[in-house]
Amino acid sequence: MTNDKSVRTSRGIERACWEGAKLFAKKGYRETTTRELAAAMDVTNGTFYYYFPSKEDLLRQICQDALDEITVAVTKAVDGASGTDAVTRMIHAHVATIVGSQHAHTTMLSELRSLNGQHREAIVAARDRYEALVRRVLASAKDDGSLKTSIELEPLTLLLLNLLNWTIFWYRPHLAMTGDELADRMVTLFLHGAANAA
Amino acid sequence: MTNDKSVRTSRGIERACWEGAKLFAKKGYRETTTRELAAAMDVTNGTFYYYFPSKEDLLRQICQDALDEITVAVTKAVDGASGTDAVTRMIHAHVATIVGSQHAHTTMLSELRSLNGQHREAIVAARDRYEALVRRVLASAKDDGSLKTSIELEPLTLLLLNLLNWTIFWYRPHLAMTGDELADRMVTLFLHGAANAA
DNA sequence: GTCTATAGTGGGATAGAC
DNA sequence: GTCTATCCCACTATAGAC
Repeated sequence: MTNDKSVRTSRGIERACWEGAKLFAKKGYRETTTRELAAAMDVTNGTFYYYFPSKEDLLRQICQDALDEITVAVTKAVDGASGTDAVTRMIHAHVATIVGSQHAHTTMLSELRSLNGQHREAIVAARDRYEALVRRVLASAKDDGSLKTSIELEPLTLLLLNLLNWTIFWYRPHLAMTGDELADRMVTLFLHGAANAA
Repeated sequence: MTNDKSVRTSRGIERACWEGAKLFAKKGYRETTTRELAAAMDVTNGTFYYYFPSKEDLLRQICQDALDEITVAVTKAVDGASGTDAVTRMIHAHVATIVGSQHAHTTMLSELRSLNGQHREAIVAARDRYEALVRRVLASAKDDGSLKTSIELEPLTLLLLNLLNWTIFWYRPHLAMTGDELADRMVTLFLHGAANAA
């Protein structure tokens, strides 16, 4: 099973997605040529089209994989937890995922607009489903009195996503702060704020 | 003075920057053609090059104007204030600026990578100076005991910028939340957190 | 200062050999 | 399954008339 055609093909596509995400995250979708994508896979331009019907299809696949990954990770992390514990686990899982597959998540979050038509609608729908999951965790924590009521659910959800997502633009693994250490700071800030209790 | 050449030219350039930012923010720099830029100014392609040496130069100017604007606004807002009061004023001024000139700030924050060489270095340096201003305000508030010490200055600065900047990707004026109302929620969250004091 | 026309180039996608 | 060669279009930028 490990060396039949489908497995080799699947590995080739995985590699293409990884290298493609790296290039798209660094230079942008539109600035990356199919010749560069092919070179990153050690093949030539023409061969790229043996694996993908179009450049846009590679982008679609990267976005889809990234959303599947974070949805699974966060769903698993909050399973069985509630209140601020669930929020804490969600933040850690979200950060671990986006810094662990940073290129793919950067691509998904910032190159999505280069998708057209059905491709775009499908990815936007998947992203909306993920955000609905985040909202449900926060709603549940508000309902059981863990979170204050003075910030409404909708802006609270958006502000948490602000706090989490902009990270992709500056986080670098060599920053001497691990994803977990960063997530700890986010949890402190999101739950308790930065002001000294006075 | 109101109808000599330089003033008319300057107005033309201002309009070009505004329309260009709108298009760049919506579709991306690379996806926007000089014909579209020209059409938005009600001229044809060739005329665009009477006003700008290149498409990239328009992008440079938009980014520069956006950074100048927010630097001036925040500097003015925090003048004479200190502690959490300065932080509060800074958040309000930053949000008011990015939602007030949203297209330009979206362009500056997300299309900067399309600039090359010197252009890019100059904008990155200006952005770094702005972030240093944010950092100084937070450092000062930490020094006088207004902010807790358990989140170090550097991650605290980055997390505040996360909270502020991702807003450009979802804020729309018709959301029935003004920039000021949004900034109020950010101040509450940043200073006191979302957890119920228990 | 604005136009039309076009030069020049880069890059997505395909054809067909091997 | 990978290559080379190339088609073809879109787009930046320029030339030159008005």
